[in-house]
Amino acid sequence: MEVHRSEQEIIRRENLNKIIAVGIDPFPAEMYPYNTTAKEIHANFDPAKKNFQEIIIAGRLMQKRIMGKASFAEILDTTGRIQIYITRDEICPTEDKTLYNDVFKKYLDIGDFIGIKGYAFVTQTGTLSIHVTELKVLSKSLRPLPIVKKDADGKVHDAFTDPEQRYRMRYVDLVVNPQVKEVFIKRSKILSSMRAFFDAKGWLEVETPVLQRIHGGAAARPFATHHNTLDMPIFLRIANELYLKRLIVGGFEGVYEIGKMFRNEGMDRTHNPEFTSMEIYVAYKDYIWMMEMVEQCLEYIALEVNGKTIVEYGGKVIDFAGPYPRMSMYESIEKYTGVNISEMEEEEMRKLCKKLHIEIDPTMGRGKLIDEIFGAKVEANLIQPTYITDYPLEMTPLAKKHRSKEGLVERFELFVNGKEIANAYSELNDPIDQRQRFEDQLTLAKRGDDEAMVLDEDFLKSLEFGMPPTSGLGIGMDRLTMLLTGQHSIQDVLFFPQMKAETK
RNA sequence: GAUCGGUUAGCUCAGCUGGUAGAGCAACGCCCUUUUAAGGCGUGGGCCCUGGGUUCGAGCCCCAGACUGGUCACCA
Repeated sequence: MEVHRSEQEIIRRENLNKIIAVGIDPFPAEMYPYNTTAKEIHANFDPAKKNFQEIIIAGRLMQKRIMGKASFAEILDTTGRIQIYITRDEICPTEDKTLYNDVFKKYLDIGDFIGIKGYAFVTQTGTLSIHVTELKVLSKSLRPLPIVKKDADGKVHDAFTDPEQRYRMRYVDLVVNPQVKEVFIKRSKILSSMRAFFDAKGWLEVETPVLQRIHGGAAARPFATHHNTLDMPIFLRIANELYLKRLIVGGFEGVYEIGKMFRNEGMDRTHNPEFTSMEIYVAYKDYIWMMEMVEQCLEYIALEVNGKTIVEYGGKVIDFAGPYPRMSMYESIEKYTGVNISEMEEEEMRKLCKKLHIEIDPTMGRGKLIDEIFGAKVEANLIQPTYITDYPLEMTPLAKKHRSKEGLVERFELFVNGKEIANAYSELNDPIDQRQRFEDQLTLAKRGDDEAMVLDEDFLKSLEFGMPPTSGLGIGMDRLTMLLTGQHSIQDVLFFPQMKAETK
């Protein structure tokens, strides 16, 4: 197959060969013993103290400004950029000036990895720089990087902004757009601080099957695959809830899992086919206890990640400091529509939906209708973290019946910026009730509800052995990350969002 | 899934009522040499997303498709 290469790629390959021709390995195998970073030098260099006098650093060459026997350049390491100052006679102390005249000046390109030894100093114009005494080629770059530059008028050249290119070539995006790296560093911190919060409570991080015979625990279309040796259909999990509950049956006090779920559904700004969920189950607790736990946890994470509980998101200021207001689903609907639907029958509710211009179809039961009203009239108003509690029973087959309110379950969802962030129950641990709920789901499925849940016989068996009262919680980690990092697309908090194959 | 937009040089984008391509940055060459996007002069670089069609002639108009972004619908 003929490979088309651009002029710039061809030149870089020629430069590669020229480096080899002068006896330098452009891809050396041995480690490079750097002893500091650009960030450390910027933070701690003090000319009076004469520190940073024996520096070794490594990174990509990002700019070259050549002026005869002396040149300035910039290198980008894992922490940031720093200017370097190179003189010919210092890196080439003998008669042989090849390393400077040819290798540095001609054969090294933007994006190449180099290692340098030297000492820190401040130039006449006041720029902190490294005076180079030794230069080593660490790795050649064969493709041109788009180098973002800002000119004297503040005009930006070469910005690498096309979302498609950024997602498809995230490696380039990360090199060229430093703020992207910050988002992912924060994402990592969100995960680690959440783990720290749970671990401090003594709860156990566990792993449960990703490959499942029965895709239980949620209502969603799964990815289907096949196990060759077992000659058996297998699904990628859409949830791990039923497995985590089995572990509570087994006697753990608290278990949580942070992992990928897979749903074979549409993709948009807030949905990727694989996404990261956190689910936690704690024995002998209920959903009221869980609300306090979630407030503390999110406040803790916000502080760890951003140093404050306030986050600016799309011009709104959101405060994760608890406690969060609590409103029952009926109360919230009454607040935003003026109608009390708590005693309303299904038919009356259909009329209400028509009046409110909410589209419905005949397969929807009373619970689904309530959910539709809520989605259309309430959700978007819940900007600050708000708990909505006590959902209709038929929407929630895995939650315990409400202790005092007929027809409802002990469930809450946490809404932030008009979106659901967390979902929690007092878990249903009555195996007889649970079987009935699964059967009701089957009835709904026959009525045409394609989101109805699948019955898991082994899970029911585990409940029959006895599960303590338990509270469970799920959090969509990608969406939480979006909020805490100010990103508006899930693709901006995933390194490699799902993309169609390029056809070119 | 519906709808509107985008796709032209390595990157970001122009391209008029249709006359087979331009800029800035990047690259390459020369000049100058302690610069701050260093400067000056010059050069090269294009399957104009793909396939059809209309036309003497298509980057531009028409049809079909691909990828992609926004909005709406559904879901976490």
